[in-house]
Amino acid sequence: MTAKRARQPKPVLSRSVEDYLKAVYHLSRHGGVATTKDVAVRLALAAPSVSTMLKRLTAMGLVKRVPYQGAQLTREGRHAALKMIRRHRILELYLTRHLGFDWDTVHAEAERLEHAASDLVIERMAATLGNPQYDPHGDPIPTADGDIEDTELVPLATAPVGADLELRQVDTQDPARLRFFAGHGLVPGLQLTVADRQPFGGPTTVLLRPTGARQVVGTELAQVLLCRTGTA
Amino acid sequence: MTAKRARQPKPVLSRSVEDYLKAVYHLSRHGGVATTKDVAVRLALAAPSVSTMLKRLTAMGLVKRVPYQGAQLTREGRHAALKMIRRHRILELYLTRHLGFDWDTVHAEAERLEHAASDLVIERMAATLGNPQYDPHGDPIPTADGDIEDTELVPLATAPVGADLELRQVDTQDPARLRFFAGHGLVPGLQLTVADRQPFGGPTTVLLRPTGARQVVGTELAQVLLCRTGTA
DNA sequence: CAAAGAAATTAGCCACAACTAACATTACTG
DNA sequence: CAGTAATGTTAGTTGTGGCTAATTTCTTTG
Repeated sequence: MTAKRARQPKPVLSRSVEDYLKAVYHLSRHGGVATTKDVAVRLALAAPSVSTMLKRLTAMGLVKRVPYQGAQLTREGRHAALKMIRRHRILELYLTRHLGFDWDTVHAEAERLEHAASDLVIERMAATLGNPQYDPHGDPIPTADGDIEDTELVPLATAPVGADLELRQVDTQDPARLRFFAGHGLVPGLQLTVADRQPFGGPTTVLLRPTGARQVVGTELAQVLLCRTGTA
Repeated sequence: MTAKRARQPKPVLSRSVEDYLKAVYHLSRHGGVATTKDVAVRLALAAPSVSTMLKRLTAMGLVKRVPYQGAQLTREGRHAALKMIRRHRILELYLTRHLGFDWDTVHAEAERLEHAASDLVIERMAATLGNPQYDPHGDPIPTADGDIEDTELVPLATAPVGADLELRQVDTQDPARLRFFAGHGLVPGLQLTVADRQPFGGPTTVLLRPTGARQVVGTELAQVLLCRTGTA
């Protein structure tokens, strides 16, 4: 009776549970906890539904929760969440590369497919794509065993004037905003220099490095353009 | 108030409903009706579940039903069923052609994806495949507006000795049988001649036309090999 | 053609996952 | 620091879609 070795009967998580785990992951990613309210807003559900489900997830060992405070993922929960995020991002990239979708429409498609595609389909897609590291928005794709790159990125909105940056990640799923970015060449990989910023929450002006083109970006948008520093 | 024109609010069918419609379609395809029992067996459900659901589908106008007798699809129901079958078969073909799946494993994959993929994804796949007419098993793919080819095919098991045939369709989803067929070159498109048949339900011997290779096929298997006649 | 057997249905139950209404707790503010 | 606003939880309901057990209807056959 030495090693029953946690045989994880793999109860298979429901689509709902998968969505909750992803939401908690995203909301608590930067150290904090995910509150009931935030999860409810993110999933477009009523607060009591979330409260109940978080209790269930806690009982399942996927979430650690302090009542009235918030929730965080357990190791097991994070693993499941990262698996879903891997699926999502591989699907997004596959849909753009192989089925002609634009980066502003793939999110919704992937959101449904991620629950239905088998591991095998996902890994075949990943292989076809050459085991990519980033999705179309620059978000890092977790590995199959649940590791994810965690680079320090700075929002364009707070980068100092004069800084040379590489746009790494476009942190929105709103199709209108994504179309705007794509239309102005603001996609991951772009090299740019911060030329100016108006005070009092004013817009940031950047120089697109290859062409030298000038581009003014309002604060709200500059907030979701995440950049890597030191790329002179 | 002349034309409200049947505004079909498209209530979106649930995954379960979609599965039931497909089952009823397949079971009543050749003129008959789908019985509760048959649907239950096909979907691996208990009979009462099916009975209840068929009543609901009838109320939704998707199914015509005579209690204690059986069910058939309405026009609307058949349209929905054919749409699912189109999705299924396009997915099967896409998975084999572009993601390296074998014809014996695609069925299960497609079974889950068909409920999650959007129309757009399906049509993009269809376009990528060159708007194909047949899936990997030779089953005809319905068009986007719900037409399906209805060729008269004869099971190899009942084709007369001496007949020249084209194998058009392999009517099983069992992976073991499919692997056997593929291993012996028995795939759609194959030209063959019926060389011999043993009496009393005995096996059929065929000559594979291009090579002249001899192949003995037991009755059970010969039953699911559907052929077109007159291909000398 | 009556009785046994097979199939279908009804009745009643459960799990999941949503909801609203009511109550509890925490946080903010005068 | 009391009181209100915001947030969280509990209680109770709903709809979907399964299930088993009991009953009804149809079919088959001695």
